[in-house]
Amino acid sequence: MAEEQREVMDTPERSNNNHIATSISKFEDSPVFNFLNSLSPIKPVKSMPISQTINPLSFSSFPSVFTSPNINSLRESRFLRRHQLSDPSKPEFSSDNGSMADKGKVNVEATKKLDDPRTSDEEMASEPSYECSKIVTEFAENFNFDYNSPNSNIRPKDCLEGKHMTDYESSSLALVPFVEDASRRSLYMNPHGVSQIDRSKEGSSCDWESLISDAPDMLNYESPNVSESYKKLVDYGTSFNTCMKNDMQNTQPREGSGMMENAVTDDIIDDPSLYNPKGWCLVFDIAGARRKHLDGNTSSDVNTSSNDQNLVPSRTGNDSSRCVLPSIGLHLNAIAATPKDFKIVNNEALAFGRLLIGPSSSVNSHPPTQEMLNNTLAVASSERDIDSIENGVLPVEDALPISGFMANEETNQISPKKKRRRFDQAMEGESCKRCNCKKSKCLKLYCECFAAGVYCVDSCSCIECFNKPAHEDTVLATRRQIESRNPLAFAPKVIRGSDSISETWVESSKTPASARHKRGCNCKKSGCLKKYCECYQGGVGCSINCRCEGCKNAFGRKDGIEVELEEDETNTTEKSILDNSLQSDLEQNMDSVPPATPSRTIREFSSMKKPPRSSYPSIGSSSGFNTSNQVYGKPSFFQPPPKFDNHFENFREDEIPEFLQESSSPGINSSSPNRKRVSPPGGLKSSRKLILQSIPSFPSLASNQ
DNA sequence: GAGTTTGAAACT
DNA sequence: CAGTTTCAAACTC
Repeated sequence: MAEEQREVMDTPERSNNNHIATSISKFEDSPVFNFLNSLSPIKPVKSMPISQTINPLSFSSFPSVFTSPNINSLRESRFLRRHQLSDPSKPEFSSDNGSMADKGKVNVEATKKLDDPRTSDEEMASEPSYECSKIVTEFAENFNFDYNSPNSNIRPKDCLEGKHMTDYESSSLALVPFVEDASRRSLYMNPHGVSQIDRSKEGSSCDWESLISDAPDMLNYESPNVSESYKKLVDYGTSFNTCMKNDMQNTQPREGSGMMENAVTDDIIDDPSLYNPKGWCLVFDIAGARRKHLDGNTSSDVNTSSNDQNLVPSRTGNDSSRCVLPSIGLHLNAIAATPKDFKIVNNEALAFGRLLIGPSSSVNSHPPTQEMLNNTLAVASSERDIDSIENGVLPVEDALPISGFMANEETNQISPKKKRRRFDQAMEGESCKRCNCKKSKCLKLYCECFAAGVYCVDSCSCIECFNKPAHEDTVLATRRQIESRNPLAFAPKVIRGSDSISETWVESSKTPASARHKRGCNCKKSGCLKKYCECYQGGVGCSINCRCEGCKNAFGRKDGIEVELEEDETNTTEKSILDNSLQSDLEQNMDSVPPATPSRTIREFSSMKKPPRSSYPSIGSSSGFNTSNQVYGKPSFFQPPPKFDNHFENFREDEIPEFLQESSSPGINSSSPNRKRVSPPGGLKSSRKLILQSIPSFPSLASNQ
């Protein structure tokens, strides 16, 4: 490792100064020196080329979580560069077709492209070639960093200060957010460039199942697009991780990043299982890899989270037991729905990997990948199951909020009957859903699959479905169009805040008040007691954001006076707490704090000019009772360790301001007339937490490219 | 499985 | 921004 780093770091300048170096050879030999060397100033630049594909929007989406000056500076520089470069990568959206903002044309043109295969190919070909190796490396780095692959000799820990890494390693949960974030963003980035690897594999059909099982075989690509996604994912993830790392370390951001890339990357690369090139499934694969690592070498990583160690092994090899996780679908929304469960987050992250749908969201569950999905699901589910088991709850029940997503995933299972059966069992029918679109072509939010950011699968009953990998361009274009209209269109509808604080305050009721429907429902006749109600469907209580009439939501009525009061108090308390202590936590404990998905979201939204009608502020609020856990029999399933919760909250808060500022729309705070808790622009602080929670994890809007 | 109900999404 | 239409899921039978 040290040698490799040296080589990498061995810049011309360094070579010229060899004679000088000799005098300090002893220093070089020291780990510290190696570390310093690894902090190559060049590294930061390196990411730039890769970022070409990154959408300008991605900038905004960059996690605002990291508020440290260093990070910010780094972020800015990098993003700016990326931004500039991003255009070339997206000819069809920007140059060729004009701005995506051009709503009317988007679909049409995309459709045209689809019609003409050559068009897409050409575009693909025109795509700037990327340095796959770098990407892979960086990507690997990300994963390695996140998962601490046992196989890797070089680990972030090696480079980073022991303390920081230790903190991360102490809990895989903490790491998850990074992965998720990275993967998600990258995925969202539209991928039009085809990686070399992808091309080589392009058109090849894969036995996903086998691929998954055999990490080395993962290099097969199902589609060219995948590679792009992968690249972006890598790129974005890399930058993101880098920033995070830097931030965490609070040291020379750029340099640190470079170091990390080199160090971690190599190791990961060595482990094929860690970097499955298959774009969307990459995440899953990674997860699988991770699981494998855990399984195979659980003990190797002392720092591995207890959960992983305990749970993973238990689940390994037990496919039948790996039921489906509702969130496995990995829908973006799902993520938001279950922010508390870090494990779930992992799964979600995995999902992102799959999500191809767009740059923004992405779950890519296109037909060919069904096998993969099954496998991936199994992987993801394993973790999730673990969690569930851990909590003594059956995984199946979690599905509700994300049932829609799961439906897709599960749907994908068709090919492998066995697995499907397994999933069905796990799902218990609740989360098994497929779209049945007749007129929307699955390109509107009417389509659950599309809305979830996943491709339709064969099991869907849709007609004239365009929500398939083959129509990626169309899907992406449509997505962008929709997002341009409503940046939060693909955001998770139900946001489950993982605020330990809230829980604490509401602990008596056992109802984490953090879960809320993003926009609130508008039910008139269902009394919010049927799945027509999105709040109810999401397993969350109605809140002040809801315009429902005669609300009887079992999870919490919006008009519940008690609830409201509780919420207010909780919010206030939380606010004060956060304000007082969280800030410090962020700064001081960044190392142990995983990047929260929310940050991602926030950044993504940052690009938004027009806030959706939904009001973020209230979302996070504790107003609604999230009895979903109770209902589903998972009391604490969604609730992450308090420590992490706090951290997340912190991030969110930090992010919120940025997000709000950028969005600069008071409307974001609350669109509904009833909003008691409207947080005015100035009131960001108070609403921060809420916003963050609401923002949690949804497909990157901006990242859509 | 067909038909109805419902409310979100989309449209005007 | 409000009202209307469209749409597909949820629901009922």
